[in-house]
Amino acid sequence: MVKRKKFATIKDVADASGFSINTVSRALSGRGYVKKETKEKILRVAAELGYTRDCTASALRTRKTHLIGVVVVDNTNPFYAEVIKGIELEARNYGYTILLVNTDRNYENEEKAINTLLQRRVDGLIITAVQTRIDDILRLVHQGIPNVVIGARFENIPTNYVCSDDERGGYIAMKYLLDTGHKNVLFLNAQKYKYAARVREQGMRKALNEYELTLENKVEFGVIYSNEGFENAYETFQMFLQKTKKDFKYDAIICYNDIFAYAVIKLLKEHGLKIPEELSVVGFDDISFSSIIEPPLTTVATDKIRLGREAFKSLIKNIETGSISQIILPVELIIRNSTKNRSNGNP
Amino acid sequence: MVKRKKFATIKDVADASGFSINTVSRALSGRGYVKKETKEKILRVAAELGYTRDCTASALRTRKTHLIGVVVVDNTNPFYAEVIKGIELEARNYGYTILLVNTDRNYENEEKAINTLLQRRVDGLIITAVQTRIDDILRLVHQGIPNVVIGARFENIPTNYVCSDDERGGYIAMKYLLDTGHKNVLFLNAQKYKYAARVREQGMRKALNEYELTLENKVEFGVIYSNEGFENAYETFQMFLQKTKKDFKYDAIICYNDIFAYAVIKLLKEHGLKIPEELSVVGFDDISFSSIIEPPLTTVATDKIRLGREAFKSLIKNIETGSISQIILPVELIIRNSTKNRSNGNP
DNA sequence: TTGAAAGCGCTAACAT
DNA sequence: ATGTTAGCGCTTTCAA
Repeated sequence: MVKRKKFATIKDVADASGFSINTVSRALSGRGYVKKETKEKILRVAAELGYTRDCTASALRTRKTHLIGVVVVDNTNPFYAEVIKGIELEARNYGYTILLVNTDRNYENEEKAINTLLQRRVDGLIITAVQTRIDDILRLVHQGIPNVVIGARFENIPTNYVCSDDERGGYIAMKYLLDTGHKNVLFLNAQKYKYAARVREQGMRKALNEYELTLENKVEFGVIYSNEGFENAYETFQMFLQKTKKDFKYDAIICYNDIFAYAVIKLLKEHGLKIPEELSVVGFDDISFSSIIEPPLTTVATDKIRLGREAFKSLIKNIETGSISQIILPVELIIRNSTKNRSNGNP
Repeated sequence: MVKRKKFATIKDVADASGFSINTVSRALSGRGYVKKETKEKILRVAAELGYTRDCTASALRTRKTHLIGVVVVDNTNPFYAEVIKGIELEARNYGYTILLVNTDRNYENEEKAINTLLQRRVDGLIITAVQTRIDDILRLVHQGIPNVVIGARFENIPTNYVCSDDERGGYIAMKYLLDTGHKNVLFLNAQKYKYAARVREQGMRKALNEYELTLENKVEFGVIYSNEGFENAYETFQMFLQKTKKDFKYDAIICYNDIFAYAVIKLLKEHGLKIPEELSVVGFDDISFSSIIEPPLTTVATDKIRLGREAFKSLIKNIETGSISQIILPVELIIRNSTKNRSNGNP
């Protein structure tokens, strides 16, 4: 086995170049005055020795690690994967590196994750919270540790968040279904402790209210709640189908996210129901598979990469200036083939 | 804005508890002798002060960061996402945290990533290499820096790797198609600089050779090469279809991975070709969407989470004992509905 | 069982 | 323009 060589230090560079440790430090970091030739020589010697600065040492001294913690429910979920990508991309631009920890949708893991990241003295944290409890995040805010929450809003707390305009998302999804003549809409929602779950439903009800005010038309709206993940959604919807059986009357199903929609589509196919002929399906998020699934999914899209980038920029701003930013990104309805117009002639 | 409080140090705990810095250190780290009551008191005081150990400081002293660098082509790719998950899971078990960097399939980025991670003094690196060049990895090996490569083998170099049994993967995919009566097989491969691309093709040729030795049956085998990603595969295959047009005679297409297979399926559908009635499609990897796509995809599966876990364990072993491990994980053919038996009566 | 002191590699304040 | 020195928070001899 090749023995791991010790890294050269600035002291080694100092000795080899004949300058003092301090001069070397200034030459390498670019801070402070160094004569041009001196700097050149030092850089040359450093390169010869294969010098690589030791971040652990400078972090100790400067109290800045240029590390940020990213706490995520599950990096495998395409939504979070893209968010992570956005964060990582922007972080790299700014000379930061990300520490990634999964919580597997478990609040205790989230707490532990935050603690280890704090021990590692990350300069800040970006968190997609489990949301069953939020004490850990409140603690961060309380302690003045820079952090940004993605995908949830805490209205009364002065903290950074970045999320999509979920209310509008719910609104435009429902409005579209109403405009295209749907009369019985089911919302397969996530559990209500999730911010987005509550707010998307609100948006849908808002669209319903407006609609029913305008026309004298009756529209049925049902909501059921499922835990996250394909399997859970599949099971929940399956049980719902079994229970309602012949009473099942919906002509449209909105799903909390695209994964839920895939589960719904799969089940509807298994029951021989044709999409969109008999039933429309709408998702949320527009993850990449939604355009290639059968049928291509109509869905409320957000720019997930941007969500990540904005989160990082918001964090950096908070770290550097202490300012708080609360960002809501726009959503957009992508109409594909899982929905169809059922209005008979009317616009 | 809440001002960020300075973290309490062991010195603070020492002052507050009346013991020396050293005793506190031993009490908190659990190394060395401390009287039971002393320890209890110290732990209590530490808790009161909200003490959290500073990893940057202990890393500097002990030369161990308990950080490992994970360099990945694209964390958004479902295959790598699962691998990352496996790494992170195992790392967390062992008290390590992962630094994640994407290379976006760019060798220069890979080099940069490795450099920043070395500056951060990670204890080791896990790399899914771009593979257009491998100088950076050779350098790591040369310098004796613990590292594990995922998904590629360097036969002549004493270094750790973990990969799937790609040759066997190619072999069983092809064998299955031959056994089920396919006579014209096309392999939509990735570029040949990729280890898996070369070896999977080898496995297929091996199956072909065996087959043609046994029976006197002629089988056509064509290979085309595409860059990675859905769009690239789509384009490559589209151009191939245009070029061959009416000469297109294949009754089976094996794809380098499931993403390629999705592109192929999409195109075949657009051309009105029925899968599996007219044409079988086989993928590689078995990413999670492959079971819910239409038709559900026959594919060569590996345990991606395990790939990640093994990679981490291999790394840790290398860090702790210096031993080299080269691991090849088994593959398995998952038969779904994108393929069908075309043999007329024969077994 | 506990404490004193040195030092990991770097930066920053001050001196020259 | 360069050097001296102290110290970030921790661990690790070594001594008491």
